[in-house]
Amino acid sequence: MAKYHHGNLRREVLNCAIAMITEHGVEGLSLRKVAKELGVSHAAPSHHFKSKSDLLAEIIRESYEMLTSTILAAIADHDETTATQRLRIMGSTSMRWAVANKARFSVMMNPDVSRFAEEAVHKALAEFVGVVADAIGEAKGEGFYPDTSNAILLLYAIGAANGIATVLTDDLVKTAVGVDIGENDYDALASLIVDTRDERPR
Amino acid sequence: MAKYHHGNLRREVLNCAIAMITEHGVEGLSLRKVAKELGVSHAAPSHHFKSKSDLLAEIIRESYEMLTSTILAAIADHDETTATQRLRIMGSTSMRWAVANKARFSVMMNPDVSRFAEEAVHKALAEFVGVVADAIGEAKGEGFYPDTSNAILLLYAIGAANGIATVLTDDLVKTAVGVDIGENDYDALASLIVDTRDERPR
DNA sequence: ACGACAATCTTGTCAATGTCAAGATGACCT
DNA sequence: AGGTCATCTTGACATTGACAAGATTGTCGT
Repeated sequence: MAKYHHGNLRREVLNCAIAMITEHGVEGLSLRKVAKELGVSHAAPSHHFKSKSDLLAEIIRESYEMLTSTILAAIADHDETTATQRLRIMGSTSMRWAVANKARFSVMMNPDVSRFAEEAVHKALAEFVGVVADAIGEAKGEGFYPDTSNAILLLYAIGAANGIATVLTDDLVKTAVGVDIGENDYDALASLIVDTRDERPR
Repeated sequence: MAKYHHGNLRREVLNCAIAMITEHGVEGLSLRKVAKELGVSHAAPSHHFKSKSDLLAEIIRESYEMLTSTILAAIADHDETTATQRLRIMGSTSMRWAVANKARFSVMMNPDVSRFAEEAVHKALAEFVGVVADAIGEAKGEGFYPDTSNAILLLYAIGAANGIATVLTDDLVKTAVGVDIGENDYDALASLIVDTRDERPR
């Protein structure tokens, strides 16, 4: 009595895969187990994602879209800020998002997946990078690190925020560093990243 | 005519695995292919590493040792520096090392591997973290970010350096950010991380 | 209403892989 | 010489991703 035409198998595969990654990591993701979990045949997912890499790439694409809209929404909630303050909000929001979406973030940070990324992923990622780059450009006009090129600042900002989030989402490193984060600490960390002389009076 | 008693199969497995990861990523690592490459039977590596995770964990352990001794050596070469300057050197050296050892670094940053890490890995990692923590403690005495706890600073410093290195070693993100790094830029990036008011006169 | 068509799902199959068990081989020591 | 142990081989098994071919269902034109 196999149930044909599941309805929205594609979405359920994505959700189930993320749940499985949350519990067992990317390595623990098995398309066949996903299919079993959803009560479909082992080959059903392959009609929505042409390969495992393809499924993971879609998770990445979707996640970058989520992240981008999340930081944009956060900025919209604080409309009175300067560009430098917007950068800070973007940083803290990104880190919070990563911790709240460990599975998605771990896939995004997995170089093995990006290796097979396709056009759609590049586009979503470029959009995210673009938003940060714009904020840096505006902050530059406010005297933000005037001696450093925008390209280096972009690398620094994205790298630092992602790296801190990585430490917070990697149990091994997190335990070694031995820090437990409270809600306020995200803002403190973001401040450390975008720290400039003008805004940290001795 | 199979050649028994290979001699130093353990080390050759490690080297071959790293070479394979360099070319095809962690996902592209196959114990059987390593064995074939080395001209031994498919089960030979299992007598030196009880599982694939075990092999990867050993690569991580070894790599943290390499990284720790590399930054200690770099500091020893600049004996005239202050603690804050030592932090800067540690940061730029770490990032350079990561770029020069992409395969090892990608394994270290892979959460799926750390999930199964054992005591020896924890120890090597703790040693690395300890070196950074010590430097931060000393810098603190020089007025380094006096308003921020050592724990947060440690998280920030390690996270930022690792994150920037991650961007530089991930082709997808690196391309999206669109930056090409020169030798001097590592120092500039390290300066951005340990940037304090006192050392960046307007 | 009806039949083609496309989308979706199933069943069957294959090669690759990690892991384990049992036996073979060779170095070293006494 | 003989035994002992680490090392390696052979053989086997379950899991997995991927593919091919067929079955089922919804849709759309007529």
